[in-house]
Amino acid sequence: MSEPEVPLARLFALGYRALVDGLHDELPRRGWTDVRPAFGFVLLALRDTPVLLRDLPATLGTSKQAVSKLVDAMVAVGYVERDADPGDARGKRVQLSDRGRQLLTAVEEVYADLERTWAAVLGEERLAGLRADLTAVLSSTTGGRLPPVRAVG
Amino acid sequence: MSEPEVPLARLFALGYRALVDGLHDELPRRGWTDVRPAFGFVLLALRDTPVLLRDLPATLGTSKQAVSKLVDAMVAVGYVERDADPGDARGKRVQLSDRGRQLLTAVEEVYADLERTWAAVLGEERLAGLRADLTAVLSSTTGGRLPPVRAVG
DNA sequence: GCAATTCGTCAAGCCAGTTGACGATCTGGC
DNA sequence: GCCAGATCGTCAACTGGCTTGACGAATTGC
Repeated sequence: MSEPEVPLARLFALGYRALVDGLHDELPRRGWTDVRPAFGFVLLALRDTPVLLRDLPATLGTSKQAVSKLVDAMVAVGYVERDADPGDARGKRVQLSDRGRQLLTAVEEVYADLERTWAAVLGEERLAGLRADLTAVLSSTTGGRLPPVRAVG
Repeated sequence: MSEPEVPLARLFALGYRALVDGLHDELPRRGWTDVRPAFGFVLLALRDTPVLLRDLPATLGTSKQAVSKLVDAMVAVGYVERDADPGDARGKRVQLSDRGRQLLTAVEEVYADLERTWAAVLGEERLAGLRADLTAVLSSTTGGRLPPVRAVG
């Protein structure tokens, strides 16, 4: 270690940048022109099932007001649908629209492509190890689940 | 892979968050109360030697106006000094002040502590592998040097 | 049944980035 | 030398996305 260690935080910032920039460079080429970076984590949160709006702040790690505006924006461009919470007339339920599901598919394809270029450098095995190690250390502090993301896009 | 892959981008966002939040939770406890997240990358850039202001936009990956304001803020709280570029009367040179150097030391200590908790989960060896793999893949696309960070704090 | 809490939104403010424009200085062709 | 054009840094105005504060509507618990 003759030269000073690059802080892990910087490496993560760079890795995140590389992937997110790669994604948002590619999406317009595939016809998706109204995707904001913050949409990604909402798509992910809604991936498998509708979600109550009240749960999103904790999932995303931001305020309910920020979530409200973010969901507004995604409803406006047609990626999610917001309807009534069947069990609580105060509440709202949010789910992917068909278009949102198509976008999620596109996002996952682009990420898969990008990760393939990583695999080309590292090899499948080290890439899998990278993912496993990151998952292990991140979930170790939060009882086995991945913690919420906050405000990084 | 029975459940869907967590995108690497999300893992990086989480890792970055965990480390940067850990840093900015700890710094005030050590008496550093006026440190903004964005300062970190400037400290790093000035670590070894004074730098010409004109080079910082490329290093940090933002506009010269943003750099100007950021350096303003760091000068105002006494972490860096901005004086004339000896070779060009239009230009400015930026360097760490004594206080800035002390802050950098504190930051590196805190990061070392945080990375120790990571090593406690992963072991030294896998942590070193993580760092090596990340460094390899990130510098592979930019000719062996790490690329600039952009606007992530 | 009524006080206290929760859900979502509106509104205003803030922080950090952007683009545009400008004075000051440097550079290169003549 | 000199002058047109480029470069350096800053000021200003704007933007996006977050925050906090406050509120109406609906629910919960005593």
